[in-house]
Amino acid sequence: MANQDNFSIHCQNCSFSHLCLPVALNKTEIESLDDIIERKKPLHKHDKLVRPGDAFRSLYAVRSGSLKSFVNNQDGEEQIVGFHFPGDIIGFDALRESQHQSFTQALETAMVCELPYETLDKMAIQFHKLRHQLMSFMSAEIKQHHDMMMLLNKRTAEERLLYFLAHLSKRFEERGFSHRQFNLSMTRNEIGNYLGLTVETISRLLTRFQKEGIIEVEGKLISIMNFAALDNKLQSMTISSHCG
Amino acid sequence: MANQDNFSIHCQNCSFSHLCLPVALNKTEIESLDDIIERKKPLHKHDKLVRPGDAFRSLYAVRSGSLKSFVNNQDGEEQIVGFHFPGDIIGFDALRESQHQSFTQALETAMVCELPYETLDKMAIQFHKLRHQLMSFMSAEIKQHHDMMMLLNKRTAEERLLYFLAHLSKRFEERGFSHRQFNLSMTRNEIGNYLGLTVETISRLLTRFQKEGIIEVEGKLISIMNFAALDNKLQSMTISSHCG
DNA sequence: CGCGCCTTTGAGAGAGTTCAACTAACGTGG
DNA sequence: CCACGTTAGTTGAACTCTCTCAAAGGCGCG
Repeated sequence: MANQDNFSIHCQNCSFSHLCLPVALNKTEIESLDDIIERKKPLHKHDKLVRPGDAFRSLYAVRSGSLKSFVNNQDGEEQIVGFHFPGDIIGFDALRESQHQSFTQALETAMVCELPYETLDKMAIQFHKLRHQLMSFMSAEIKQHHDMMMLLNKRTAEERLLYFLAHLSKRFEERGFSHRQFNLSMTRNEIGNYLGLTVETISRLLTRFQKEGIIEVEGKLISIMNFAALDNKLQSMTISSHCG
Repeated sequence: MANQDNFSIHCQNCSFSHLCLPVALNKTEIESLDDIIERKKPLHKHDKLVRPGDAFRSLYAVRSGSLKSFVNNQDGEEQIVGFHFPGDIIGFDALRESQHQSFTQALETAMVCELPYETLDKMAIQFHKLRHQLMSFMSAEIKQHHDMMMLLNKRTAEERLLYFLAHLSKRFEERGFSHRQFNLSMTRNEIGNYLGLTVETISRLLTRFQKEGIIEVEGKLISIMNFAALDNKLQSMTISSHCG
């Protein structure tokens, strides 16, 4: 084994490989990929993985837990640009300038796999599926942002939050977790920041959705009680929610 | 010459190659790239280049004129996700599903260079700089969308429009056009759609900026009269505007 | 067990939308 | 080349969704 076997973790036995770079790779290819990956120590809540200006050397795949990425303006005002869950790849915005462009910070204890980019790029020359997989991830991120523009420009606070919950539910399901009940690893404030709303609005809406019987809220725990009602309220949107 | 020499156009003599794929390629590489490019007939105003669902076979580089890309929801409501000018590459959102995901439509008479993706991908194996350039374009688009989220979530109507004008000005300058005076190829309605505002707001703001002496407006023609005032009003944003 | 920080709820304010009416520019066919 | 219909742009007035400000409660963590 090329690596130090921290935590005895490998792509071959990772339960999220179906969402991650290994998708569509054959056994040999996955082994080669696995060989170049460096497993990092766990990140604790609030630990930063990357900061703007950091030299870009690696992409990161989320192994467990969750993280947020955000950018800052001069005033230090924060804008969250994405939440990351297992199988997601972090760092594509850094390629152009070979410098990371945003902060990425753990929302809870999290583990990531480091993918040294130079090696990955060399391997992508040989393994066509890996190359296409990398492009595919970036493409999905671009498409996701198009949906986001529709959401932020055209949808009400209610629709934004319902979409957010539905999207989370879908992502949990893809990862083998319950889509009916899940814990929010982000605060109400972070949800609002991401959706262009205030904490107060998020709080009020969650209360309202509960009164309407769509969800149940117990602090961070969300249970979706009425998928039909949720889908119904979202029907006119048709924003796909298939990617990271 | 591999192609039909429509309009006798080649990367070697294209005045936007410094912004386009050829950046950083050497003479031989540019010639190879040029060989695979198919020049298309000019698009006329309102002609569509691609539609959602179209099979993805090629990326397109803007050669002249300008275009908009937009997505639709079920109700047919339109959300513009980007404006394209010479040197820009169109179609990265299509890679993941091998289908185009958005409409791209000419805002005025425009010409594009078609880049057959399969061939481009093969060439990218050999020419590392070309591969990196492709990744770099996608990375820039992702970063651009992060800035957009900050703009849409945190900034007032005034700041959004000023940013839009400053960004346009910068893009024209990069392309060798005047950054002081330019024609808007998009309508007020399209600007508003892109920025999450209504036509009326755009119109009122342009009038106000003119009264304040920042710009002069004559229909589609915008002249920036006071860059200092413009920059001053944008100072707290620090949203980079360096990409397509 | 005490101090953050997170969350909830209420009341008031405001930025931008909506609705409406009018004008200007465009292009098409008679 | 003009009449006409259509699309684009401007301006005003009223409205509303969400924000801001304020205060209190609760959960979690050291």
